[in-house]
Amino acid sequence: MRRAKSVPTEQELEILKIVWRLKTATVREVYEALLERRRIAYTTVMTMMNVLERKGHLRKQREAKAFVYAATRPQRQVIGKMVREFVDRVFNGSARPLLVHLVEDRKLSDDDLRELRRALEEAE
Amino acid sequence: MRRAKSVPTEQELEILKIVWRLKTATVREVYEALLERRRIAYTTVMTMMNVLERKGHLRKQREAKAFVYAATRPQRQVIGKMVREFVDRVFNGSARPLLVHLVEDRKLSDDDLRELRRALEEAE
DNA sequence: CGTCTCATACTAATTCATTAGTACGACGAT
DNA sequence: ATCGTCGTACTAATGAATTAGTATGAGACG
Repeated sequence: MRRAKSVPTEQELEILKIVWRLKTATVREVYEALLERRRIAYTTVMTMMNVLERKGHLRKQREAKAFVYAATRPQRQVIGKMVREFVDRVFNGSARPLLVHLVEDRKLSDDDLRELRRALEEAE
Repeated sequence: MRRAKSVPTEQELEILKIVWRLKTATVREVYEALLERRRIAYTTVMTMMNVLERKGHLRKQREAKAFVYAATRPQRQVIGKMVREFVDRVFNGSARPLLVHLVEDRKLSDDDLRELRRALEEAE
């Protein structure tokens, strides 16, 4: 079989990011936000948000006319789990080779490097 | 629609890792390696390897009785692309928050931190 | 030669991800 | 009171990922 992903899929994450940013949001609000990036149907967004609710990522509450959705888990917890899953899947659980990739592939700006050094000193 | 993933899927990656490790491999060899981890049918492995060939990740060459497969792209190139895709999708292209996650969530051993400092000094 | 083994090609079934359409109820404006 | 708007629920279509079964052919070997 194929078990449903424990981490949000690409489209699910896109919606989650919007809800995290807005704190709470209706389907319409998410729909409007998504429209700025690409063409999508209102009902598609609603379907996705219902899926997210079924998966436990969102909860909804009737308010006035429409349901208002909110994230059930904080952003850093969900993203953290995604990072862990990625490290497990791609690097067999070892974060070091991921770091090597990040540092060597010039994906880090000077700012990033400074921030990293700061975090490193703090970690000691 | 749903375009085929540009980066290998979970099961595809598992097979790719085995081929990278063995340099070249037949379906049977990959099958045997996978069996050590989980139950899977020989034909399933063959299907996956044919998919990987169609997607350009593997190429096969008749040799004696069976086809011998080899990876078309080096491991670090493929993994690098996966890292980039992940950073784009989850962190909007910015590697820094990923680093913060890695450093703060204690996913890094002391060894990792030493290695990281070394790489940082080198990057200057 | 007939049978067994192993390999490939083709086909199929299932499930999930993604996108959207249809039916219908509530409500405000005309 | 009817019509248009907005919202939900339900249904559906498509395609990709995953898993495996069936048909079939080539070689090995008694």
